[in-house]
Amino acid sequence: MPDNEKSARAKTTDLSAQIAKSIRDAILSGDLSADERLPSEAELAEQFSVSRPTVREALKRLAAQSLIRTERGAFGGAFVRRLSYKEAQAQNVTASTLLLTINDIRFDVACEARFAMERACIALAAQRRDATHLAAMRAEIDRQKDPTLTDEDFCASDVALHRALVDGAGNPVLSYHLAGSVEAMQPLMNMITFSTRSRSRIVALHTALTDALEAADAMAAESALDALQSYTLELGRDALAKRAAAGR
Amino acid sequence: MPDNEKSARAKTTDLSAQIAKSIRDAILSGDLSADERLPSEAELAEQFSVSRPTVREALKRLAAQSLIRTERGAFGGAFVRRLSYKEAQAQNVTASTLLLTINDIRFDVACEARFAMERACIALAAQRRDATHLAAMRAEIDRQKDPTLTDEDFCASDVALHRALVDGAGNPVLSYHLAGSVEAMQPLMNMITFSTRSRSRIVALHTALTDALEAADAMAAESALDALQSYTLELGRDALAKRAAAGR
DNA sequence: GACATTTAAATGCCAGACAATTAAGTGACA
DNA sequence: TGTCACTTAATTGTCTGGCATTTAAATGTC
Repeated sequence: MPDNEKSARAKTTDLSAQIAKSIRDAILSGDLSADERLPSEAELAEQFSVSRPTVREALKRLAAQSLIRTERGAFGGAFVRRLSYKEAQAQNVTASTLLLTINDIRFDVACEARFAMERACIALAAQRRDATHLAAMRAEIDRQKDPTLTDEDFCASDVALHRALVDGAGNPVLSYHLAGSVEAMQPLMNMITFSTRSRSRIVALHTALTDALEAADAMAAESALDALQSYTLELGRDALAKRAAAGR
Repeated sequence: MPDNEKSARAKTTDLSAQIAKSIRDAILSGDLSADERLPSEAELAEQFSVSRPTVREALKRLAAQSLIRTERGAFGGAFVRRLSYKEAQAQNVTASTLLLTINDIRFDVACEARFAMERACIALAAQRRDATHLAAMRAEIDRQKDPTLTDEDFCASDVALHRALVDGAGNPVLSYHLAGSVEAMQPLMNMITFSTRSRSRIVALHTALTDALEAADAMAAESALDALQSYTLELGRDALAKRAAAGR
């Protein structure tokens, strides 16, 4: 009697997966709202006619998706989690990174996607960026001038600059989506070794970009971004060629 | 002795979370590669000095993130999962939708983000779209002309058209990122009731957009998109006003 | 009234067992 | 020799029952 509408060929999914889905749907549909407490594990076990370990597996699944949080002690339990932008961005970043690394995406494809999306917010950033964003960008540029910086740190600073740019658009949804795109590039960028010459070239382009934003000159900012894209692609090609020459 | 480097105030995370993290890191770092089999639950339990239920909770966490899949039977077990674009997109969509609904984002903010990102791939789509994409877009336009379509179906068709546009850019990474942005708008769009007049207006704009892409005219496509954005915003404002007038 | 103590309700974790599933091995029979 | 049924072993899925730990509230004590 428990399996009513799965007559077709439901592949007999795990009970814990079914229960997780059931609760997830309740959250998504709004039947359970943020910070609301779920029944205790024992109660859920009874409701779904399964054992407590099975319920626990289901709850862990939901916890892994940041849909719930659990607290111990009396009056503890599982609570529907209010997903913050920050956490959502972090998750987006890991998911995007995973996709890019596990499917070994070509550098130029990822690069094209990233710059295309960044171009999407340049006009808005030119209008709306405030002193904080500009200062953050300039601070990163200063860091990038430090010749003792490792390539990895240089890369990280590059990412930070671009994230400041994205935030300058003043649209949190846009920031959320772009964070994944920008950060996920970092592992790929880390293939590149930055010479002194290429670093100063990048710093110059970053400066031009920041100046353009400060001047609210969207056109200039866009061409700086274009130049940055072609140069990044060039560096990527070189790195790839060097790798190939070195015998994989 | 088990808590060495968590001296600070590690909030004593769950064992299952720690184990999940440990395995996740191994996957992310490439120590475990796609389709590789993890040790059995019993072996993992021994390795980590925990019980099997605890290991299982950890594995369910990973399964919830699509990092592993499990098979039953002899020579079954947990396998590192090769994340496909399709699945990744689906996850991205649910995550984005959740973020937008749970934090009740303002319509105009989400709308701005979506159109900004879509504008990012218009130039590429104008260059690279092939007959398939154009046909898909025209098919959706035809559907949208059907007056018996419910508002929800009209909305779904709108989303389908835009996804075809995005795919026309021929960059899977871009498609991945934009899928979340475009689809997550659907619940918000469903607030809107489409009059006959607004439907025909939208169809006209969609047609102009598709024509421009077919003619590889990026400029024209961009202005069609701009017009679509302002009209969508207008409809959103109306819907919101009507709601407010109806007493919430 | 403030502080210490107890208590109850949860989650966290474990041990051991049995059921279900699946691929590989084994053997009988044509 | 080849094929089909059967057995076997490994592994995940699930259950039962229990103990440890944590936490807030209730209770008691000074």
